Amino acid sequence: MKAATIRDVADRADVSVASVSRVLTGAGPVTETTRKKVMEAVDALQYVPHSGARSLSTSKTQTIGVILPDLYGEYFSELIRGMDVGARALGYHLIVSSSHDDAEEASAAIRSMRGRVDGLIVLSPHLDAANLATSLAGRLPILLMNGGADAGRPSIVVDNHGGAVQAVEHLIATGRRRIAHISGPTGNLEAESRLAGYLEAMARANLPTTVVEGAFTQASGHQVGAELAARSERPDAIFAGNDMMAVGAMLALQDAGLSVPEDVALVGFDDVPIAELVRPGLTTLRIRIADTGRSALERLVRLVDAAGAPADTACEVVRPELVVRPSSDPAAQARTTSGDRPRDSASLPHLKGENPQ
Amino acid sequence: MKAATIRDVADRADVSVASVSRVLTGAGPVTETTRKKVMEAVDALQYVPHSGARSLSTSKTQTIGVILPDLYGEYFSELIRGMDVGARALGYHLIVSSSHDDAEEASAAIRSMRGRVDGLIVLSPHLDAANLATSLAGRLPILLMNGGADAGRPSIVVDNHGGAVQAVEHLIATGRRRIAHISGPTGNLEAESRLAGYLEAMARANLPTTVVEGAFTQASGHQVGAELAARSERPDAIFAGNDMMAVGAMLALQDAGLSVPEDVALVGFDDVPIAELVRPGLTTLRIRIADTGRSALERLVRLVDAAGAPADTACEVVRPELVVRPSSDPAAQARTTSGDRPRDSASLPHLKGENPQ
DNA sequence: CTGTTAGCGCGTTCAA
DNA sequence: TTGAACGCGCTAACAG
Repeated sequence: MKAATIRDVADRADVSVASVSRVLTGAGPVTETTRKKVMEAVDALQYVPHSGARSLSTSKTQTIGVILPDLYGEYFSELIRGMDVGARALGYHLIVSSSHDDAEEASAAIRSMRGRVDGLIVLSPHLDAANLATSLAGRLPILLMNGGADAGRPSIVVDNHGGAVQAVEHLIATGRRRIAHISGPTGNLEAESRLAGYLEAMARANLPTTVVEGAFTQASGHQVGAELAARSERPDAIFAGNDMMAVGAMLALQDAGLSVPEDVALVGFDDVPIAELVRPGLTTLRIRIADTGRSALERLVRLVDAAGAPADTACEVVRPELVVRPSSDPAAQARTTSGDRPRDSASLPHLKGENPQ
Repeated sequence: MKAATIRDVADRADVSVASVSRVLTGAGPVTETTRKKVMEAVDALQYVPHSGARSLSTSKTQTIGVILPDLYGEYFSELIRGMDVGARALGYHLIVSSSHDDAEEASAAIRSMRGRVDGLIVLSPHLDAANLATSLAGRLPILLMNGGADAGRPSIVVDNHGGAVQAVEHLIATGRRRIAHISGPTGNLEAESRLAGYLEAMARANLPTTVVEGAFTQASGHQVGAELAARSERPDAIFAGNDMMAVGAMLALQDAGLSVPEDVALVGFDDVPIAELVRPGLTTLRIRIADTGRSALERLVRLVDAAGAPADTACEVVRPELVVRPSSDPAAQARTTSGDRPRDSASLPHLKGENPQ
């Protein structure tokens, strides 16, 4: 009734467990006859190695843990998707752990990963967690993606500041002057960098600033958008801290009878898949999200394999690219689909696949 | 340099490993003094139990594996999100494995899960995989969600047929007659059930049918939508096999200068988050995706805990609910955001959270 | 080339 | 109440 173990196979094949192991792992010298005997026993017993036991003995789990605050929205799911693609390619598994509201929870999650994973990718935006991570995990390779340019530690950050500057400069170049910013939540590092970029670019152009705080959600974008639309000094452009808020704002503006981009131009950040599906298509700063996720995973695996080699403590910077769509420029070609979005390397062919949804 | 083990803690606390274990697991009688000594040693050494080793000894991993064909699109990511919420609540981890193009790969993935998980949720649409699953996994509890009403095995299926009938009847009731269907890919069970529902409802109403095959992707929906828009006998309504294709078709129709719903009414399936963000809002059949994912996980965990109890082999049916939005009925209130979408139980408060994206 | 044996880190009997 | 010893299933030395 119970699953067969390596010992069962050995008995049935009339060899030692060591031989079975050799055959299955491909390591060590084995006679063709023994190999055959083993293989026969294996599929007679439907034997499948117990990866948990193997992990204990090799101290390699072939699994990467991903700690993130949330799985809500397209940003994180795209990221996970990219990581998953990379993991598969490298023979790794992915164990995700999300919904960590505070640093406490996040570090508990990290702790519970010991003995379960070979490395960790941490996206928790909590500063503390980043520090806790290294101490708690105890020599577990960690790749930080929490937005803080954590120099001296392997990490990947988006150039949020630079991206924001690009956004504002684009709006200015297309004739906008009253440019408002819907920021992400206070305390979020990404949000603060984007805000700083906005402020800097506006100051450089000698323009007055308007900042309203959102929460990186579509609902908050909608709320703030409605509020801005109702102001007497209505802005003629809005730079939202991310695409979800931009989409929310777009709908609010349209509900208020305003036209995008004629009355108000709109720019988001991230280039999530939705960005090109809304009407008008949303101008945004493209992060190749899935690709970033994939390369993050690959880098971590490299880190795991290197185990103690000349430390890779670089802080890789991802530079977002401005993608102009009709939400900020009526002249932008309003390609509707699968047009301006390049197939990223983390994508698989889907046109005729067997994917169910 | 290396992480401390239970033995290190025992030595430092000057007790046996058994006592340390008792203190940490909370099982067995322990003196207050020993407990204190142990705890001191624990945080002096920053000790964290090795969950892999614990799993081997207890033969419980506290981990659930999820096998799915793809992570692309909002359907699966919502599902995963719901599962993750449930997992956290129950103290379980989630290990995801996707991108299985064929049954071969899928079963390999399942096999590699042995010793790594306590149970499996399988969403692979490959018929074979479903059967292989039970044989390969060897007494590993499995919950099937692959669309086939696999009676006699624990499973959850969506009433695709019934949902499709609802969609068609709604379109007929609002005066449409030339109703076309963009189906999902052949061989996909969900797609075929929806197609069957469409055909049946149309036959019952004595209406001629038009079916074009898509691939459940937005790109394929766009392609088919453009093709339908160009036909001389243009349909006055389209029922798409899922929301992503419906969105693609909507954009294609609009690109062709047609108005939705005046010229062509549109109905999708799934009610992914995007459905209420496009303009006009998309009429669809709501599956509470995250909730479904969450309850799936909870049920599997119950199955794991039951281990051999009176078998739960029920085939739970999720009945989709028609949500009418402007894409099929101009009179439908065009609420823009966070309006008609109820907060599912798998949701967390986000309005003012610290989620970074 | 093969078999024996010692761990991997922890939970858990069973005596004491 | 505590500790010593065994086993979880497997890999990797080391003999043979």
